[in-house]
Amino acid sequence: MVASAASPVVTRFAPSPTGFLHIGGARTALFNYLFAKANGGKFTLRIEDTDQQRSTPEATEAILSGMRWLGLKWDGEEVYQSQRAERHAEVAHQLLESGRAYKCYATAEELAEMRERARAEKRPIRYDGTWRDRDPADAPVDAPFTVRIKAPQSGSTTISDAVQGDVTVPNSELDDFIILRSDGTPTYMLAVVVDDHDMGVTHLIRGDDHLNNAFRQRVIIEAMDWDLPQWAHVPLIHGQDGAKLSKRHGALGVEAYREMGFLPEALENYLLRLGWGHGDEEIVSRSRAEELFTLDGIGRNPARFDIKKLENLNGHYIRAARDDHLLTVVQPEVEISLGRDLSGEEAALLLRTIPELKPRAKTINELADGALFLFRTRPLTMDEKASALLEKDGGELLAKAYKSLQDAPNWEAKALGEELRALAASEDVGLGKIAQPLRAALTGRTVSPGVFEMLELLGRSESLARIEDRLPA
RNA sequence: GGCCCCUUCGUCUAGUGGUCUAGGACGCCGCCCUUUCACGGCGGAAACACGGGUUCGAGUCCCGUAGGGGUCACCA
Repeated sequence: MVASAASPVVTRFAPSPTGFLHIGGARTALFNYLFAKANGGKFTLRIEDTDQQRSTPEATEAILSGMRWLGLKWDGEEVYQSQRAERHAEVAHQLLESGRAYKCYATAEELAEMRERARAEKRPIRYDGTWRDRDPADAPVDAPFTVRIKAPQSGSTTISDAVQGDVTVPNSELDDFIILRSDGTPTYMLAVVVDDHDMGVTHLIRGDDHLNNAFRQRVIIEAMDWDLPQWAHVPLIHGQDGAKLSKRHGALGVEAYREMGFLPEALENYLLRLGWGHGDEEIVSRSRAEELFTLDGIGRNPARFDIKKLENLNGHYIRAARDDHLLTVVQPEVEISLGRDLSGEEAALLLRTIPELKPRAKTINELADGALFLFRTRPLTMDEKASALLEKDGGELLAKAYKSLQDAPNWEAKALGEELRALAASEDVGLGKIAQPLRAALTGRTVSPGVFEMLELLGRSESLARIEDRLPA
């Protein structure tokens, strides 16, 4: 029985804190968030920290801060799976009582042997069900046991998935898997089902590496006579080379993308379009996505991660961002490069320069880098191209430009532009012949915002001093 | 290997039997704008994996092949 359509939508994101919030997890979280919002439902968060060996508080914090950075606010308090072990065990015992599960006394060693044999004989590696129908009187006294669920032994099971469609698997593929370990702790399969049920989760959107788990989870759900959730298994994200996105392939934590200078809204838009589409719409804002998002917009094929497109989107969002907002993310970057804090005056200068920098940057880091010329101290170091340009033939014209700027009555971009254009005309050269050496002198580089604007931004004395530094002796 | 999923330009995708001589975006190339670089504008090259069916008609439905991916624990 699928939960009725009338019941309020509840989704969940359930990462295990064994590392950072990687790109695939972030997309899963986004989809769950969006689907909940699109349907006026709730988006919940559950930390699956039952693996004591691998789960760390640091990883949990990394995931939570990644979610916050992306602006994926979850409803209510996050649930920690490890704190619910008693409830999981309770369900296991309920299943034992109702006869839907049984005690298995096979030891880990025996099971390992069983697997070895199966492998050697090229049979499927599955539990043979030895203790399923064995007389409980045969049970060794006081021996540890695991609890196994009784899986159907014949026929087939179909789950209807909102993304994959109906998927059918022969029940011979399902064995009586363990739901409670011999130390009394629940396995993942049990914990997930119990938690999803108790949290009232109606729609389960997750990576399709969990597709096979759905069949096992269904066994438990039916044994408890609970409603089935609506499953939606989203294809995984692959690396540029088509291989599974692993740590070696750029499955970086979202904070790595922040460090690379990406804006969260750009990453979000990119992730959304990776595997989900709505016609030709490429630029999709959060609010637009909240009204548009549907499960059948999700594609069935895995997508490759393409950083070029992310960069393009990031450039778009940088251009669209408010200057004062940009300042808050750029200033720290500039300060790191400079190795010192910016004064209030300098920050104001940076803010005024941002409109010039924006169209030229694809990342915040590029933007910060482009702003550095503002705060360098004289004499500026010239990069290779800049010094080559000055040595070549820039010197003479630079001197003339210097002179004409010196006499400029009005230190303002437009007026200075006219001044320099007049000079170019009287010298019978293109404006570039004058602007390029000036650019080099002013910034130490051959690429920068407009020269006239920079003159105004830098101010008369600083501009003239920088030019003077480059005048032929 | 068993089981399951997938396959449209290099990449993300639109396309749900008939203007698909396959559309958009990123990237690439060219031109324009221009003081550089960007931004912006215009244009271009570029794809239905293959083979069989079904049908008057297949990118769209079915089967097979190939390729890719996932999964097979007292991990999650």
